[in-house]
Amino acid sequence: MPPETQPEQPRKYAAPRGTSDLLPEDWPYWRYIRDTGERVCELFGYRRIETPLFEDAGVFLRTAGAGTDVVEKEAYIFEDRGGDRLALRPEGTAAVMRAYIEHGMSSQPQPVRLYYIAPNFRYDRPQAGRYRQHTQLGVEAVGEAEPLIDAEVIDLQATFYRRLGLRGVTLKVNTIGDAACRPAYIEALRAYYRPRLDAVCADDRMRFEKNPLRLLDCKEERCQPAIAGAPRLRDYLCDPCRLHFERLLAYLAALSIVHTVDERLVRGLDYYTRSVWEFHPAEEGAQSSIGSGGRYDGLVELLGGAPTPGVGFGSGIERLILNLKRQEAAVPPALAPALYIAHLTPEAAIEALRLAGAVRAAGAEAIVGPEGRSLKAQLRHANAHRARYVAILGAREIASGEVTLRDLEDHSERRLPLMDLAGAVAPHA
RNA sequence: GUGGGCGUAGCCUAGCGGUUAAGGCGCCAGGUUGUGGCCCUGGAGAUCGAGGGUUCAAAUCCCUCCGUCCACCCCA
Repeated sequence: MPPETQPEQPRKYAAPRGTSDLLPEDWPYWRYIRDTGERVCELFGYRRIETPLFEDAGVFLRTAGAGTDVVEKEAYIFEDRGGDRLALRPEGTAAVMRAYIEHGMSSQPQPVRLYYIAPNFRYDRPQAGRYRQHTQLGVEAVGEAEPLIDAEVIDLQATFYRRLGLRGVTLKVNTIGDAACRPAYIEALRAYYRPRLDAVCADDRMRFEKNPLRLLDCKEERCQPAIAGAPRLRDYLCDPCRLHFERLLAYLAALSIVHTVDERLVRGLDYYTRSVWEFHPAEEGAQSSIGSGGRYDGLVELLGGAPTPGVGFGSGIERLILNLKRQEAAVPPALAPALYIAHLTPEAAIEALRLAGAVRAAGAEAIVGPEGRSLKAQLRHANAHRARYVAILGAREIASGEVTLRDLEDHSERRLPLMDLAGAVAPHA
């Protein structure tokens, strides 16, 4: 006998914390950004790739490295029913490199130019511009080590923002060295901070252990003196890194890409090497970066592939929308239907469905009024839908095989044969 | 993970201890018999985020939780 179940009160569900529904009102922004992004990427010869929303957790755990919040504290990791340990994608690059290796892309002409628009998941505390699910446009150029490609990727990103019409976007660039020179610098930085740990903030003491490069980025007033006297990475760069950066800056200058060198700029993910950069919007908030990138020459190797250089960026779509709205940027508006078909009798309703099909086949949007509403209600409805035309089907029209076509813009009205309707409202090619 | 602000119908807001929670937008209907956008009238729609407590009495005070926003942190 089944246990007596209590009548459950229906619970109201909401989207999970830090996630949101993309509603029709916001779609024009999304479509604009996606279309623009896709076009710019294709103009630069980049090809679309999409990887699964989840991966073997190792793809991210092995690559991002210890001490990075994105993976260590923020990854959604779970076991599936088969016992596999999986992770919702917290960032795009490692997943794309996994695909690069898996599909033998190293045998394609190098560099392999790839882009994607895909959601990422991070268990953060949400605030404006920071969500547990956010979408990034990502670009990766894999298999080329020279700085010309770094400049190309930055150029692509700058072009993307320019085409979106974002004003006041600024670019900061830096180099963080590589495996040859960065360890010595980290050591020097730690040696410098070790006797000063009592004078700096608690966060810095944590950074000292986990992510020493971030010490340079601390905003605490009391930590500024320490930062000012700290050893500089540029004094520790190996010759290849120094040269790479100098050449990158020269290319950027040649392209007239306005930028500033910010020696405090570092990356949260450990696999970055040499070039790093960030784009910031005109109006800075707490979540200021709208897109950031860098070189990751060691990443493919970390995933078991042959040593392969790479460079790329990710840009947050939600933050771009935030800034487009702040700037009240014009985006292409949502399409309004060309035709609304009002019907007044059961026979007319059937004819309305047929007519709608014919109109759509001719390439114009058509929506059919709901059943049982007055003509006045349907006209109001059509107006609310911002339809251009209303076709009226009542007993009179059915009897004569005609339709009344009303133009909601100039208020004119005429009768025409049913079969002429599609041609009258469809865009003329 | 830390600190702070805020949570009243789909949306915006009033009410801030005392009878049936008010208004605007939106939605639906009507303003005669087949005609929109403005206007007028009516209607539906709220366990006042959830749970607990204080009080004769709570949307109004207190606590906890949840959500949201802001700052830190981190990052797109």
